[in-house]
Amino acid sequence: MVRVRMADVAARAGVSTATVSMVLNGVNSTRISPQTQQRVREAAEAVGYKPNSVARSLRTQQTRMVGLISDTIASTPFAGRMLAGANDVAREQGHLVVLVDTERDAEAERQALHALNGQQVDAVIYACMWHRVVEVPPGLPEDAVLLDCAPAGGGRAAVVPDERAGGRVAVRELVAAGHRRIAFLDAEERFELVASRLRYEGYLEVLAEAGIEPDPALHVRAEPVAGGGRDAARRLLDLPERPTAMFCFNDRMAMGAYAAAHHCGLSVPRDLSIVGYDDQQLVAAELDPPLTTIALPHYEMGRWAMEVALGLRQADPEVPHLMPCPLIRRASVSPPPTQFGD
Amino acid sequence: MVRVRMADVAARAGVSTATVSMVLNGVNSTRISPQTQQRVREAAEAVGYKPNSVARSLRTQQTRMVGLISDTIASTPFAGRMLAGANDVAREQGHLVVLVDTERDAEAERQALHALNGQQVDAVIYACMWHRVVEVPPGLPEDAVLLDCAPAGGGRAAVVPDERAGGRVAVRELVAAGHRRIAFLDAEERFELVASRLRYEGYLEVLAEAGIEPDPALHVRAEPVAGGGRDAARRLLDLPERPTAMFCFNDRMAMGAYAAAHHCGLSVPRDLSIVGYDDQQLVAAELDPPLTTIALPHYEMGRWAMEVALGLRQADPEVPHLMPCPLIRRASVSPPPTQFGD
DNA sequence: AACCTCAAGTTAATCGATTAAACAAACTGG
DNA sequence: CCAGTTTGTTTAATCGATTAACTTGAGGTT
Repeated sequence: MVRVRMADVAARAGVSTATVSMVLNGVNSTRISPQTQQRVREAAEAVGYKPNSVARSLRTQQTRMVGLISDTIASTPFAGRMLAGANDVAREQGHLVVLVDTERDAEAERQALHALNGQQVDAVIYACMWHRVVEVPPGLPEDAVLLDCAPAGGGRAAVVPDERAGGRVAVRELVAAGHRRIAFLDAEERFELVASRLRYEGYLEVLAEAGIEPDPALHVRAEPVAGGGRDAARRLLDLPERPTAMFCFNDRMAMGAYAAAHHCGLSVPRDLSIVGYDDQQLVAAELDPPLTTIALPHYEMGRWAMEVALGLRQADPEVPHLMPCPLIRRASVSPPPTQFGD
Repeated sequence: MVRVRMADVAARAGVSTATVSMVLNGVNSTRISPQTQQRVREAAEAVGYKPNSVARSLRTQQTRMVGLISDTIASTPFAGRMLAGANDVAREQGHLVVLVDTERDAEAERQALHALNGQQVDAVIYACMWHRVVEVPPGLPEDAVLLDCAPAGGGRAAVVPDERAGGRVAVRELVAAGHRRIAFLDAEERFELVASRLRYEGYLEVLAEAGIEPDPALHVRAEPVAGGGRDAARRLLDLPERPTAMFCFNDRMAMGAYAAAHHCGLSVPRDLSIVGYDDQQLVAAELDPPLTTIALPHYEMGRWAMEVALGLRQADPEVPHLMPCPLIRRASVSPPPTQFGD
């Protein structure tokens, strides 16, 4: 199948390629008579002309491609939502996404940047799959947009989830249900999760605004997986004055908390209310009862980043844009059990 | 930052661009004197020359880009592994992946094909996120590779998981542990899952080879999610002569089976052995006890597809390549409880 | 008649490489 | 000493578009 070129269209319509180009791109269209325009369009249709973007790109210095460098597309189910958001905006704008997965390898990053630079992509997005503070790799274009990470030195457009607000929303949901002894099942510090500190801050803020004295015994840490959540929750439930609600760092820990509650013969949410974080479909929605949780706005962040990258939206390079994390209300929160003496 | 062109290197080295091109590409290198080669390389280094792939592509008719059309990158955690596999091979070969997500929309598919064709990608991969039989979209290049789907009419290179063998491996694991009453918790037919029939066939094959008469009462269907698995498992456990083992269509159903077992006061695997399918990290590894399951070879299929796309490997266009599904042995299988009369 | 304006195109340069063909200088062999 | 080969490099065409600058002829003005 031999490709048809603009010259073929021109020949068939009996005009020059310049005319074809103008007509097909709608440039200077007042200067071309309607009849000729018609003729050109028919010819293009007839020969099945498809413009060659490579040639166009060489001339216009625009490729309509955006490079998306990510550290790991593989190991998290979140990746997809971010890609989907970015991808949707790109498509709406007639752009294509070139994806490179570097697996956090500096050398791979350098190569990727090279390749993307060589391909003359119009913009670059640098995405992390966990909310992190990153050392911006050398060679990353000035106007690159950071997605789900903040630049260590500042000075770049970036978007991250508003974890602190998310923490507040989660704990407010529990306070509003009447809880006063609310535990926070946190991730261990060694994981260096930015989200951990921020969600904890949100937790403290709401306790303060509700006039609840934070009890240090209710802030426990564990590995942020189901097993860790189970152990941490068990410790909490062994407390003399045990919590009536738990805010968990993530849904997997919440899953563990469910198991611990079962083990202690407690029912969720009647005896224990639980709120998670992340809204992982496979966990949150499938638990019994379905888990009330805070969603990470991956799709929206992906959109935002692409919109900034394509110049559809302005960004303040000094401070990362905070994307709200919505509460997903399901069935794991209810008022605390009534006790004598209350 | 103004781009340096080959002409700049040529000027600095005091040679023509032809020489620079030959040296830098190692073409005809015997014909260029070592001194000149050295000079050119130094000049390129000094001015920080980076080749412009767009210009090169225009000339060579090769873009070193591969288009990857997928129906949904968003809604499944598997997507990432497939992309990662494809991406790794692409990188090893110095190629870039252009990703387009069409969300199964025919119009979007048409557009994507247009765009990729316009960008002159060297190859195209058409990926599904569930094992499916697909109607190949019109305009898909003859030599496109299908990933995790088989073409309705045949005649295309394709790779899919070997579900039947996977089913066999799963059930053999149970037979080997000594089970004879083995249930299959299947997905309902309305979901039209290719995998459903194939895994069932594998199940039947192993029963036959073990001389076990299949009991229709042990083949139950439900929605392939945790809730469906729970209900189906409960029905099975209410049977007068209940199964000692369950092979579940997927890990989510297995998760429900765990819940049902708990509910009936049975312990996994002491009273009931369970094998899942999919090896979804968030489910299988985090259950208590961890779930023995069959993994889908997404990474390997991604690699395979890209290798075929880049001509590194030959494929038979008549029959899809079957990728083996490995058994992931964890802790949900043990010998059946001993019964009187055995 | 001389001059200007306008409409409707066309010509040719350009984007930044690759590569076949041409060329100049040095060398080789009879 | 001259034809022929080898060596090392350059010239120029090419890939397929875009676009500034130019052309051509018709119509209008004075």
